Amino acid sequence: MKIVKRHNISINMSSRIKIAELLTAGSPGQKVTVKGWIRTFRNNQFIALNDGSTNANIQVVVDFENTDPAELKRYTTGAAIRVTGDVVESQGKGQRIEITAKEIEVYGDCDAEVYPLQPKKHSLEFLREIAHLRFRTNTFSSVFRVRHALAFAIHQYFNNRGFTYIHTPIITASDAEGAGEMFRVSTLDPDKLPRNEAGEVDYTQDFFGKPTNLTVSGQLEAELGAMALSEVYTFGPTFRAENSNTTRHLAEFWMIEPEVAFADLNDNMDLAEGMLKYVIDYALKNCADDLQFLNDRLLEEEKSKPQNERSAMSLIDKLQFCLSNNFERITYTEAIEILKNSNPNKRKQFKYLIEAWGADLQSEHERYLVEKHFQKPVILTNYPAQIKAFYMRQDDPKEGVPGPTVSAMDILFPGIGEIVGGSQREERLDRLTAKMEEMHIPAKEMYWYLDTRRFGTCPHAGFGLGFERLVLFVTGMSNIRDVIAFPRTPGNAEF
RNA sequence: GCAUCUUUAGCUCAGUCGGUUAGAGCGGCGGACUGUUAAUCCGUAGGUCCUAGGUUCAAGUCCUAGAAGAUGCGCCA
Repeated sequence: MKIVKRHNISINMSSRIKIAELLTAGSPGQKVTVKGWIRTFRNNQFIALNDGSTNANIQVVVDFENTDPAELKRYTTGAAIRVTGDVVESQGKGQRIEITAKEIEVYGDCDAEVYPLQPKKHSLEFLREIAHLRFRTNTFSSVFRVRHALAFAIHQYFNNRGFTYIHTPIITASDAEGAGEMFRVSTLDPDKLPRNEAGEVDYTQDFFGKPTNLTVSGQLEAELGAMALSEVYTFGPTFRAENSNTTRHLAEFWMIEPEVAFADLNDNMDLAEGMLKYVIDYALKNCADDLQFLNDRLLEEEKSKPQNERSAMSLIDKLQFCLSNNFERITYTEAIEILKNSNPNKRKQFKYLIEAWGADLQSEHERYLVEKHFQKPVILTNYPAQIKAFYMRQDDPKEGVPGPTVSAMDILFPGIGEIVGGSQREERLDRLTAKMEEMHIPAKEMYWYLDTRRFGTCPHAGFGLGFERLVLFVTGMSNIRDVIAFPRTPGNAEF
Protein backbone atom coordinates (compact mmCIF):
# COMPACT_ATOMS: atom_id res chain seq x y z
CA MET A 1 0.00 0.00 0.00
CA LYS A 2 1.26 3.42 -0.93
CA ILE A 3 1.00 5.70 2.06
CA VAL A 4 0.31 9.38 1.67
CA LYS A 5 1.79 11.73 4.19
CA ARG A 6 -0.43 14.74 4.42
CA HIS A 7 1.65 17.26 6.33
CA ASN A 8 5.25 18.02 7.13
CA ILE A 9 5.03 18.62 10.81
CA SER A 10 3.92 16.11 13.41
CA ILE A 11 1.96 18.43 15.61
CA ASN A 12 2.51 17.41 19.16
CA MET A 13 4.48 18.06 22.24
CA SER A 14 6.84 15.33 23.38
CA SER A 15 8.07 14.83 19.80
CA ARG A 16 5.36 12.44 18.78
CA ILE A 17 5.63 11.33 15.17
CA LYS A 18 2.50 10.64 13.15
CA ILE A 19 2.32 7.14 11.69
CA ALA A 20 1.91 8.31 8.08
CA GLU A 21 5.13 10.29 8.38
CA LEU A 22 6.97 7.46 10.12
CA LEU A 23 5.92 4.91 7.50
CA THR A 24 6.91 7.13 4.58
CA ALA A 25 10.07 8.73 5.98
CA GLY A 26 11.13 6.66 8.98
CA SER A 27 14.41 4.73 8.90
CA PRO A 28 16.08 2.12 11.12
CA GLY A 29 18.05 3.61 13.98
CA GLN A 30 15.55 6.37 14.82
CA LYS A 31 14.17 6.59 18.32
CA VAL A 32 10.52 7.59 18.12
CA THR A 33 7.33 8.08 20.07
CA VAL A 34 4.01 7.19 18.46
CA LYS A 35 0.54 7.55 19.92
CA GLY A 36 -2.63 5.94 18.71
CA TRP A 37 -5.28 3.28 19.12
CA ILE A 38 -4.63 -0.44 18.97
CA ARG A 39 -6.22 -2.16 16.00
CA THR A 40 -5.08 -5.70 16.85
CA PHE A 41 -2.70 -7.37 19.27
CA ARG A 42 -1.38 -10.60 17.78
CA ASN A 43 0.56 -13.41 19.27
CA ASN A 44 1.00 -11.58 22.58
CA GLN A 45 3.72 -9.71 20.76
CA PHE A 46 2.60 -7.54 17.82
CA ILE A 47 0.50 -4.42 18.18
CA ALA A 48 -0.97 -2.92 15.01
CA LEU A 49 -1.22 0.76 15.94
CA ASN A 50 -3.26 3.38 14.09
CA ASP A 51 -3.45 7.13 14.70
CA GLY A 52 -5.78 8.19 11.89
CA SER A 53 -3.07 9.74 9.72
CA THR A 54 -3.35 6.80 7.32
CA ASN A 55 -5.09 3.44 7.12
CA ALA A 56 -1.70 1.75 7.34
CA ASN A 57 -0.70 0.65 10.84
CA ILE A 58 2.71 0.71 12.43
CA GLN A 59 3.70 -2.64 13.90
CA VAL A 60 4.92 -2.37 17.48
CA VAL A 61 6.89 -5.34 18.76
CA VAL A 62 6.41 -5.96 22.47
CA ASP A 63 9.08 -7.65 24.57
CA PHE A 64 6.44 -9.86 26.14
CA GLU A 65 8.90 -11.96 28.14
CA ASN A 66 9.94 -8.91 30.11
CA THR A 67 6.52 -7.31 30.42
CA ASP A 68 4.15 -7.75 33.34
CA PRO A 69 1.38 -10.15 32.13
CA ALA A 70 -1.21 -7.88 33.74
CA GLU A 71 0.06 -5.04 31.54
CA LEU A 72 -0.02 -7.22 28.40
CA LYS A 73 -3.73 -7.84 29.10
CA ARG A 74 -4.36 -4.12 28.70
CA TYR A 75 -3.23 -4.13 25.07
CA THR A 76 -6.68 -4.71 23.62
CA THR A 77 -8.34 -3.59 20.40
CA GLY A 78 -9.33 0.06 20.81
CA ALA A 79 -7.00 0.97 23.70
CA ALA A 80 -5.15 4.30 23.43
CA ILE A 81 -1.42 4.03 23.99
CA ARG A 82 1.94 5.75 23.71
CA VAL A 83 4.87 3.76 22.43
CA THR A 84 8.47 4.87 22.67
CA GLY A 85 11.05 2.70 21.00
CA ASP A 86 13.50 2.11 18.19
CA VAL A 87 12.67 1.95 14.51
CA VAL A 88 14.04 -1.28 13.05
CA GLU A 89 13.81 -3.10 9.76
CA SER A 90 10.95 -5.55 10.06
CA GLN A 91 11.83 -9.23 10.23
CA GLY A 92 8.37 -10.20 9.12
CA LYS A 93 6.68 -9.70 5.78
CA GLY A 94 4.02 -7.07 5.26
CA GLN A 95 5.84 -3.98 6.46
CA ARG A 96 9.14 -2.24 5.79
CA ILE A 97 9.79 -1.04 9.32
CA GLU A 98 8.46 -1.60 12.80
CA ILE A 99 9.08 -0.31 16.30
CA THR A 100 10.81 -2.30 19.00
CA ALA A 101 8.98 -0.98 22.05
CA LYS A 102 11.05 0.24 24.97
CA GLU A 103 8.16 1.82 26.80
CA ILE A 104 4.40 1.49 26.43
CA GLU A 105 1.96 3.67 28.32
CA VAL A 106 -1.76 2.94 28.24
CA TYR A 107 -3.72 6.19 28.24
CA GLY A 108 -7.14 4.61 28.01
CA ASP A 109 -8.10 0.98 28.46
CA CYS A 110 -10.71 -0.54 26.17
CA ASP A 111 -12.76 -3.39 27.57
CA ALA A 112 -12.78 -5.93 24.76
CA GLU A 113 -15.92 -7.57 26.06
CA VAL A 114 -18.08 -4.53 25.41
CA TYR A 115 -16.14 -2.62 22.73
CA PRO A 116 -18.26 -3.00 19.60
CA LEU A 117 -15.48 -2.83 17.01
CA GLN A 118 -13.71 -6.05 16.17
CA PRO A 119 -10.85 -6.65 13.78
CA LYS A 120 -13.32 -7.85 11.16
CA LYS A 121 -15.74 -6.54 8.58
CA HIS A 122 -18.76 -4.75 9.97
CA SER A 123 -21.83 -3.70 8.02
CA LEU A 124 -22.24 0.00 7.24
CA GLU A 125 -25.68 -0.13 8.89
CA PHE A 126 -24.20 -1.40 12.14
CA LEU A 127 -21.45 1.22 12.05
CA ARG A 128 -24.06 3.92 11.48
CA GLU A 129 -25.60 2.94 14.81
CA ILE A 130 -22.23 3.52 16.47
CA ALA A 131 -21.32 6.63 14.50
CA HIS A 132 -19.34 7.94 17.48
CA LEU A 133 -16.88 5.04 17.03
CA ARG A 134 -16.98 4.45 13.29
CA PHE A 135 -14.18 6.97 12.67
CA ARG A 136 -11.93 4.20 13.96
CA THR A 137 -12.57 1.98 10.95
CA ASN A 138 -10.54 2.09 7.76
CA THR A 139 -13.55 2.88 5.60
CA PHE A 140 -14.70 5.86 7.64
CA SER A 141 -11.28 7.30 8.36
CA SER A 142 -10.65 7.19 4.60
CA VAL A 143 -14.02 8.78 3.85
CA PHE A 144 -13.41 11.60 6.30
CA ARG A 145 -9.88 12.29 5.12
CA VAL A 146 -11.20 12.50 1.55
CA ARG A 147 -14.07 14.70 2.74
CA HIS A 148 -11.56 17.03 4.34
CA ALA A 149 -9.42 17.12 1.20
CA LEU A 150 -12.43 17.98 -0.95
CA ALA A 151 -13.49 20.81 1.39
CA PHE A 152 -9.97 22.16 1.42
CA ALA A 153 -9.67 21.93 -2.36
CA ILE A 154 -12.94 23.82 -2.81
CA HIS A 155 -11.62 26.73 -0.75
CA GLN A 156 -8.35 26.57 -2.65
CA TYR A 157 -10.09 26.57 -6.03
CA PHE A 158 -12.11 29.65 -5.24
CA ASN A 159 -9.25 31.38 -3.46
CA ASN A 160 -7.03 30.86 -6.51
CA ARG A 161 -9.66 32.59 -8.61
CA GLY A 162 -10.11 35.64 -6.42
CA PHE A 163 -13.36 34.65 -4.76
CA THR A 164 -14.31 35.98 -1.34
CA TYR A 165 -15.70 33.44 1.12
CA ILE A 166 -18.72 34.93 2.80
CA HIS A 167 -20.75 33.57 5.68
CA THR A 168 -24.46 33.83 5.10
CA PRO A 169 -26.93 33.53 7.98
CA ILE A 170 -28.07 30.19 9.36
CA ILE A 171 -31.23 31.75 10.79
CA THR A 172 -33.44 33.52 8.33
CA ALA A 173 -36.80 35.25 8.34
CA SER A 174 -37.19 34.81 4.62
CA ASP A 175 -39.34 31.90 3.56
CA ALA A 176 -39.65 33.07 0.01
CA GLU A 177 -36.87 31.03 -1.48
CA GLY A 178 -39.11 28.09 -2.17
CA ALA A 179 -36.23 25.67 -1.97
CA GLY A 180 -38.03 23.40 0.44
CA GLU A 181 -39.73 22.84 3.77
CA MET A 182 -38.05 24.72 6.61
CA PHE A 183 -37.26 24.09 10.26
CA ARG A 184 -38.86 26.67 12.53
CA VAL A 185 -36.54 28.50 14.93
CA SER A 186 -38.28 29.81 18.02
CA THR A 187 -37.79 30.40 21.73
CA LEU A 188 -41.55 30.36 22.38
CA ASP A 189 -42.80 27.62 24.68
CA PRO A 190 -44.86 25.36 22.41
CA ASP A 191 -47.11 24.45 25.34
CA LYS A 192 -47.90 28.12 26.06
CA LEU A 193 -47.93 29.91 22.73
CA PRO A 194 -48.88 33.59 23.00
CA ARG A 195 -51.90 34.48 20.89
CA ASN A 196 -52.97 37.76 19.36
CA GLU A 197 -56.54 39.03 19.22
CA ALA A 198 -57.23 37.03 16.08
CA GLY A 199 -56.18 33.86 17.89
CA GLU A 200 -53.02 33.43 15.82
CA VAL A 201 -49.61 32.78 17.33
CA ASP A 202 -48.14 36.14 18.33
CA TYR A 203 -44.66 36.06 16.87
CA THR A 204 -43.95 39.61 17.97
CA GLN A 205 -43.19 37.97 21.31
CA ASP A 206 -40.73 35.52 19.77
CA PHE A 207 -36.97 36.04 19.96
CA PHE A 208 -36.66 37.86 16.64
CA GLY A 209 -40.10 39.43 16.77
CA LYS A 210 -41.19 37.45 13.72
CA PRO A 211 -41.23 33.84 12.48
CA THR A 212 -37.75 32.56 11.67
CA ASN A 213 -36.35 29.40 10.15
CA LEU A 214 -33.10 27.60 9.48
CA THR A 215 -31.72 28.48 6.08
CA VAL A 216 -32.44 26.36 3.02
CA SER A 217 -29.94 28.27 0.89
CA GLY A 218 -27.46 31.11 1.16
CA GLN A 219 -27.92 32.07 -2.45
CA LEU A 220 -29.99 35.23 -2.11
CA GLU A 221 -27.55 36.67 0.41
CA ALA A 222 -24.60 35.53 -1.70
CA GLU A 223 -26.04 37.47 -4.63
CA LEU A 224 -25.90 40.62 -2.51
CA GLY A 225 -22.19 39.99 -1.87
CA ALA A 226 -21.48 39.32 -5.53
CA MET A 227 -23.00 42.68 -6.45
CA ALA A 228 -20.04 44.35 -4.76
CA LEU A 229 -17.23 41.83 -4.40
CA SER A 230 -17.74 40.39 -7.91
CA GLU A 231 -16.95 36.77 -6.99
CA VAL A 232 -18.14 35.25 -3.74
CA TYR A 233 -19.01 31.82 -2.42
CA THR A 234 -20.60 30.34 0.66
CA PHE A 235 -19.84 26.97 2.20
CA GLY A 236 -22.09 26.22 5.09
CA PRO A 237 -24.77 24.05 6.62
CA THR A 238 -28.19 23.95 5.01
CA PHE A 239 -31.43 22.55 6.39
CA ARG A 240 -34.39 21.00 4.66
CA ALA A 241 -37.33 19.67 6.66
CA GLU A 242 -38.48 17.41 3.86
CA ASN A 243 -39.54 13.88 4.64
CA SER A 244 -37.07 12.45 2.16
CA ASN A 245 -36.06 8.85 2.68
CA THR A 246 -33.37 8.19 0.10
CA THR A 247 -29.65 7.45 -0.06
CA ARG A 248 -28.96 10.99 -1.29
CA HIS A 249 -30.95 13.30 1.01
CA LEU A 250 -30.13 14.72 4.43
CA ALA A 251 -32.09 17.10 6.63
CA GLU A 252 -28.80 18.85 7.48
CA PHE A 253 -26.16 19.04 4.79
CA TRP A 254 -23.38 21.29 3.55
CA MET A 255 -23.69 23.32 0.42
CA ILE A 256 -21.27 25.38 -1.64
CA GLU A 257 -22.85 28.32 -3.41
CA PRO A 258 -20.68 30.53 -5.61
CA GLU A 259 -22.15 33.68 -7.09
CA VAL A 260 -20.43 35.65 -9.85
CA ALA A 261 -21.13 39.11 -11.17
CA PHE A 262 -20.78 39.83 -14.90
CA ALA A 263 -21.21 36.14 -15.67
CA ASP A 264 -23.68 34.29 -17.86
CA LEU A 265 -24.87 30.71 -18.06
CA ASN A 266 -21.79 29.54 -19.98
CA ASP A 267 -19.43 31.12 -17.47
CA ASN A 268 -21.44 29.41 -14.78
CA MET A 269 -21.09 25.99 -16.40
CA ASP A 270 -17.37 26.53 -16.92
CA LEU A 271 -16.97 27.47 -13.28
CA ALA A 272 -18.88 24.44 -12.01
CA GLU A 273 -17.20 21.96 -14.32
CA GLY A 274 -13.81 23.47 -13.57
CA MET A 275 -14.40 23.26 -9.84
CA LEU A 276 -15.58 19.66 -9.91
CA LYS A 277 -12.57 18.62 -11.98
CA TYR A 278 -10.18 20.58 -9.80
CA VAL A 279 -11.34 19.02 -6.54
CA ILE A 280 -11.49 15.49 -7.97
CA ASP A 281 -7.96 15.95 -9.29
CA TYR A 282 -6.88 17.26 -5.89
CA ALA A 283 -8.31 14.19 -4.16
CA LEU A 284 -6.64 11.81 -6.64
CA LYS A 285 -3.29 13.48 -6.02
CA ASN A 286 -3.55 13.97 -2.26
CA CYS A 287 -5.61 10.99 -1.12
CA ALA A 288 -4.17 8.31 -3.38
CA ASP A 289 -3.96 5.69 -0.63
CA ASP A 290 -7.43 6.37 0.74
CA LEU A 291 -8.98 6.32 -2.73
CA GLN A 292 -7.14 3.08 -3.48
CA PHE A 293 -8.57 1.63 -0.27
CA LEU A 294 -12.09 2.81 -1.16
CA ASN A 295 -11.60 1.55 -4.73
CA ASP A 296 -10.71 -1.94 -3.45
CA ARG A 297 -13.50 -1.86 -0.89
CA LEU A 298 -16.00 -1.16 -3.65
CA LEU A 299 -14.65 -3.96 -5.86
CA GLU A 300 -14.96 -6.35 -2.93
CA GLU A 301 -18.50 -5.20 -2.23
CA GLU A 302 -19.53 -5.55 -5.86
CA LYS A 303 -18.36 -9.15 -5.98
CA SER A 304 -21.52 -10.10 -4.13
CA LYS A 305 -23.71 -8.31 -6.68
CA PRO A 306 -25.04 -9.84 -9.89
CA GLN A 307 -22.96 -9.03 -12.97
CA ASN A 308 -25.42 -6.56 -14.48
CA GLU A 309 -25.52 -4.41 -11.33
CA ARG A 310 -21.75 -4.01 -11.11
CA SER A 311 -20.25 -0.76 -12.31
CA ALA A 312 -18.38 -0.80 -15.57
CA MET A 313 -15.48 1.18 -14.13
CA SER A 314 -13.59 1.01 -10.86
CA LEU A 315 -13.79 4.03 -8.58
CA ILE A 316 -10.42 5.46 -9.57
CA ASP A 317 -11.04 4.83 -13.28
CA LYS A 318 -14.38 6.58 -12.95
CA LEU A 319 -12.77 9.63 -11.32
CA GLN A 320 -10.05 9.77 -13.95
CA PHE A 321 -12.61 9.36 -16.72
CA CYS A 322 -14.49 12.30 -15.26
CA LEU A 323 -11.34 14.45 -15.46
CA SER A 324 -10.42 13.59 -19.01
CA ASN A 325 -13.82 14.12 -20.61
CA ASN A 326 -15.86 17.25 -21.07
CA PHE A 327 -19.26 17.16 -19.45
CA GLU A 328 -22.00 16.80 -22.05
CA ARG A 329 -23.89 20.09 -22.35
CA ILE A 330 -27.38 19.83 -23.79
CA THR A 331 -30.58 21.81 -23.47
CA TYR A 332 -33.69 20.49 -21.80
CA THR A 333 -35.39 20.59 -25.21
CA GLU A 334 -32.68 18.36 -26.71
CA ALA A 335 -32.90 16.03 -23.73
CA ILE A 336 -36.64 15.62 -24.21
CA GLU A 337 -36.06 14.65 -27.85
CA ILE A 338 -33.49 12.04 -26.83
CA LEU A 339 -35.77 10.67 -24.13
CA LYS A 340 -38.83 10.63 -26.36
CA ASN A 341 -36.99 8.51 -28.92
CA SER A 342 -35.25 6.30 -26.35
CA ASN A 343 -35.93 2.59 -26.15
CA PRO A 344 -37.26 2.62 -22.59
CA ASN A 345 -39.75 5.31 -23.59
CA LYS A 346 -40.88 3.53 -26.77
CA ARG A 347 -41.15 0.22 -24.93
CA LYS A 348 -42.97 1.94 -22.08
CA GLN A 349 -40.30 0.88 -19.57
CA PHE A 350 -40.18 4.28 -17.91
CA LYS A 351 -42.55 4.62 -15.01
CA TYR A 352 -43.23 8.16 -16.23
CA LEU A 353 -43.31 8.22 -20.00
CA ILE A 354 -42.06 11.31 -21.78
CA GLU A 355 -44.85 12.60 -23.94
CA ALA A 356 -44.52 16.33 -24.27
CA TRP A 357 -42.17 19.23 -23.79
CA GLY A 358 -42.63 20.77 -20.34
CA ALA A 359 -42.59 17.59 -18.28
CA ASP A 360 -40.32 17.57 -15.26
CA LEU A 361 -37.55 15.00 -15.60
CA GLN A 362 -37.74 12.12 -13.11
CA SER A 363 -34.64 10.46 -11.76
CA GLU A 364 -35.15 7.50 -14.13
CA HIS A 365 -34.82 9.94 -17.06
CA GLU A 366 -31.76 11.63 -15.62
CA ARG A 367 -30.18 8.24 -15.01
CA TYR A 368 -30.89 7.15 -18.57
CA LEU A 369 -29.20 10.26 -19.99
CA VAL A 370 -26.14 10.02 -17.74
CA GLU A 371 -25.65 6.30 -17.34
CA LYS A 372 -26.92 4.90 -20.64
CA HIS A 373 -27.02 7.52 -23.37
CA PHE A 374 -23.96 9.71 -22.70
CA GLN A 375 -22.18 7.64 -20.06
CA LYS A 376 -20.57 10.69 -18.53
CA PRO A 377 -21.60 13.75 -16.50
CA VAL A 378 -24.28 15.79 -18.25
CA ILE A 379 -25.20 19.45 -17.89
CA LEU A 380 -28.83 20.11 -18.72
CA THR A 381 -29.70 23.72 -19.51
CA ASN A 382 -32.59 26.02 -20.41
CA TYR A 383 -35.42 24.30 -18.57
CA PRO A 384 -39.06 25.32 -18.98
CA ALA A 385 -39.67 28.39 -16.86
CA GLN A 386 -42.69 26.87 -15.18
CA ILE A 387 -40.74 24.12 -13.40
CA LYS A 388 -37.93 26.35 -12.11
CA ALA A 389 -37.39 29.02 -9.45
CA PHE A 390 -38.43 32.66 -9.73
CA TYR A 391 -34.92 34.12 -9.70
CA MET A 392 -33.71 32.33 -12.85
CA ARG A 393 -33.13 34.49 -15.91
CA GLN A 394 -35.86 34.34 -18.54
CA ASP A 395 -34.57 33.32 -21.97
CA ASP A 396 -35.52 35.05 -25.20
CA PRO A 397 -37.92 32.93 -27.26
CA LYS A 398 -36.08 30.55 -29.56
CA GLU A 399 -37.13 28.75 -32.68
CA GLY A 400 -37.88 25.10 -32.06
CA VAL A 401 -38.45 25.61 -28.35
CA PRO A 402 -42.16 25.22 -27.60
CA GLY A 403 -42.37 27.38 -24.47
CA PRO A 404 -40.61 29.94 -22.31
CA THR A 405 -37.38 28.76 -20.74
CA VAL A 406 -34.91 30.02 -18.14
CA SER A 407 -31.10 30.01 -18.08
CA ALA A 408 -30.91 27.16 -15.59
CA MET A 409 -28.35 24.40 -15.48
CA ASP A 410 -28.31 21.13 -13.57
CA ILE A 411 -25.24 18.91 -13.50
CA LEU A 412 -26.12 15.24 -13.35
CA PHE A 413 -23.59 12.66 -12.15
CA PRO A 414 -23.76 8.89 -12.57
CA GLY A 415 -25.17 7.18 -9.51
CA ILE A 416 -25.87 10.47 -7.75
CA GLY A 417 -28.25 12.36 -9.98
CA GLU A 418 -28.31 16.11 -9.53
CA ILE A 419 -25.08 17.26 -7.90
CA VAL A 420 -25.24 20.91 -8.97
CA GLY A 421 -28.21 23.13 -9.59
CA GLY A 422 -27.70 26.69 -10.77
CA SER A 423 -28.65 29.44 -13.15
CA GLN A 424 -27.97 32.84 -14.53
CA ARG A 425 -30.04 35.16 -12.34
CA GLU A 426 -32.78 37.45 -13.55
CA GLU A 427 -31.12 40.86 -13.26
CA ARG A 428 -33.94 42.87 -14.91
CA LEU A 429 -36.14 44.38 -12.22
CA ASP A 430 -39.36 44.46 -14.23
CA ARG A 431 -39.01 40.87 -15.37
CA LEU A 432 -38.16 39.72 -11.84
CA THR A 433 -41.02 41.49 -10.07
CA ALA A 434 -43.51 40.29 -12.70
CA LYS A 435 -42.34 36.73 -12.12
CA MET A 436 -42.56 37.08 -8.36
CA GLU A 437 -46.09 38.32 -8.61
CA GLU A 438 -46.97 35.41 -10.86
CA MET A 439 -45.52 32.97 -8.32
CA HIS A 440 -47.03 34.73 -5.31
CA ILE A 441 -43.72 35.70 -3.76
CA PRO A 442 -44.11 38.79 -1.56
CA ALA A 443 -41.97 41.44 -3.24
CA LYS A 444 -42.39 43.78 -0.28
CA GLU A 445 -40.53 41.49 2.14
CA MET A 446 -37.87 40.90 -0.48
CA TYR A 447 -37.03 44.58 -0.93
CA TRP A 448 -33.41 43.92 0.05
CA TYR A 449 -33.04 41.37 -2.74
CA LEU A 450 -34.75 43.57 -5.29
CA ASP A 451 -32.57 46.55 -4.32
CA THR A 452 -29.65 44.89 -6.11
CA ARG A 453 -31.73 45.14 -9.27
CA ARG A 454 -32.64 48.74 -8.54
CA PHE A 455 -29.14 49.97 -7.84
CA GLY A 456 -26.53 48.99 -10.39
CA THR A 457 -27.85 45.63 -11.47
CA CYS A 458 -25.75 43.45 -13.78
CA PRO A 459 -25.81 40.00 -15.33
CA HIS A 460 -24.72 37.41 -12.78
CA ALA A 461 -24.89 33.69 -12.19
CA GLY A 462 -24.26 31.04 -9.57
CA PHE A 463 -25.00 27.52 -8.46
CA GLY A 464 -25.41 25.25 -5.46
CA LEU A 465 -23.27 22.16 -5.01
CA GLY A 466 -24.38 19.52 -2.51
CA PHE A 467 -21.14 18.77 -0.71
CA GLU A 468 -22.15 15.33 0.56
CA ARG A 469 -23.20 14.31 -2.94
CA LEU A 470 -19.74 15.23 -4.14
CA VAL A 471 -18.18 13.21 -1.32
CA LEU A 472 -20.46 10.29 -2.25
CA PHE A 473 -19.23 10.38 -5.82
CA VAL A 474 -15.55 10.66 -4.97
CA THR A 475 -15.53 8.01 -2.23
CA GLY A 476 -17.81 5.58 -4.07
CA MET A 477 -19.97 5.19 -0.98
CA SER A 478 -23.60 4.56 -1.77
CA ASN A 479 -25.50 6.07 1.17
CA ILE A 480 -25.18 9.79 1.93
CA ARG A 481 -25.48 8.96 5.66
CA ASP A 482 -22.04 7.37 5.41
CA VAL A 483 -20.18 10.47 4.19
CA ILE A 484 -21.24 12.87 6.98
CA ALA A 485 -20.13 12.28 10.55
CA PHE A 486 -23.50 12.48 12.23
CA PRO A 487 -26.33 12.30 9.70
CA ARG A 488 -29.65 14.00 10.38
CA THR A 489 -32.53 12.34 8.59
CA PRO A 490 -36.26 12.07 9.29
CA GLY A 491 -36.60 10.37 12.65
CA ASN A 492 -32.90 10.40 13.42
CA ALA A 493 -30.83 13.04 15.24
CA GLU A 494 -28.67 10.68 17.32
CA PHE A 495 -25.29 11.83 18.68
C1' G B 1 -45.50 10.68 2.22
C1' C B 2 -45.86 5.89 -0.96
C1' A B 3 -44.04 0.86 -2.29
C1' U B 4 -40.96 -3.46 -1.61
C1' C B 5 -37.67 -6.25 1.36
C1' U B 6 -35.26 -7.41 6.07
C1' U B 7 -35.20 -8.35 11.61
C1' U B 8 -32.23 -15.42 14.81
C1' A B 9 -25.85 -14.99 20.11
C1' G B 10 -21.87 -8.81 21.06
C1' C B 11 -20.93 -8.83 15.16
C1' U B 12 -21.75 -11.45 10.21
C1' C B 13 -25.00 -15.06 8.94
C1' A B 14 -27.28 -20.52 8.32
C1' G B 15 -31.77 -22.73 10.00
C1' U B 16 -35.04 -27.85 4.79
C1' C B 17 -42.06 -29.26 3.99
C1' G B 18 -44.45 -26.20 10.46
C1' G B 19 -41.91 -31.32 14.13
C1' U B 20 -38.25 -33.23 19.28
C1' U B 21 -32.36 -30.17 22.62
C1' A B 22 -31.95 -23.33 17.35
C1' G B 23 -26.27 -23.84 14.70
C1' A B 24 -21.44 -21.83 12.39
C1' G B 25 -17.49 -18.20 11.88
C1' C B 26 -15.65 -13.97 14.26
C1' G B 27 -15.51 -11.57 19.10
C1' G B 28 -15.44 -12.67 24.78
C1' C B 29 -13.46 -15.83 28.71
C1' G B 30 -9.63 -19.97 30.15
C1' G B 31 -5.31 -22.33 28.25
C1' A B 32 -1.28 -23.59 24.59
C1' C B 33 2.17 -21.48 21.14
C1' U B 34 5.72 -17.30 20.57
C1' G B 35 8.13 -13.39 14.13
C1' U B 36 2.66 -12.69 13.83
C1' U B 37 -0.14 -10.04 9.47
C1' A B 38 -8.32 -9.77 10.69
C1' A B 39 -2.15 -15.06 13.69
C1' U B 40 -2.98 -20.24 14.76
C1' C B 41 -4.60 -24.49 17.92
C1' C B 42 -7.57 -26.65 22.18
C1' G B 43 -11.53 -25.74 25.62
C1' U B 44 -15.73 -22.79 27.29
C1' A B 45 -19.81 -19.38 28.28
C1' G B 46 -23.32 -16.75 25.51
C1' G B 47 -30.45 -16.74 22.67
C1' U B 48 -37.14 -12.17 24.84
C1' C B 49 -35.54 -16.15 17.27
C1' C B 50 -37.84 -7.45 16.95
C1' U B 51 -42.86 -6.70 19.76
C1' A B 52 -48.12 -7.97 20.48
C1' G B 53 -51.91 -10.98 18.96
C1' G B 54 -53.71 -15.24 15.98
C1' U B 55 -53.89 -20.28 13.26
C1' U B 56 -52.18 -25.27 14.79
C1' C B 57 -51.51 -31.30 18.48
C1' A B 58 -46.94 -28.42 17.43
C1' A B 59 -44.49 -21.74 15.17
C1' G B 60 -37.71 -19.13 14.46
C1' U B 61 -40.73 -21.04 10.18
C1' C B 62 -47.70 -19.60 8.49
C1' C B 63 -51.35 -15.13 9.21
C1' U B 64 -52.58 -9.93 11.20
C1' A B 65 -50.98 -5.39 13.43
C1' G B 66 -46.99 -2.46 15.18
C1' A B 67 -41.66 -1.02 15.69
C1' A B 68 -36.77 -0.54 13.75
C1' G B 69 -33.58 -0.81 9.53
C1' A B 70 -32.53 -1.16 4.18
C1' U B 71 -33.77 -0.19 -0.91
C1' G B 72 -36.66 2.32 -4.68
C1' C B 73 -40.07 6.50 -5.84
C1' G B 74 -41.67 11.64 -4.90
C1' C B 75 -39.38 16.47 -3.10
C1' C B 76 -34.09 18.30 -4.02
C1' A B 77 -28.39 19.55 -3.47
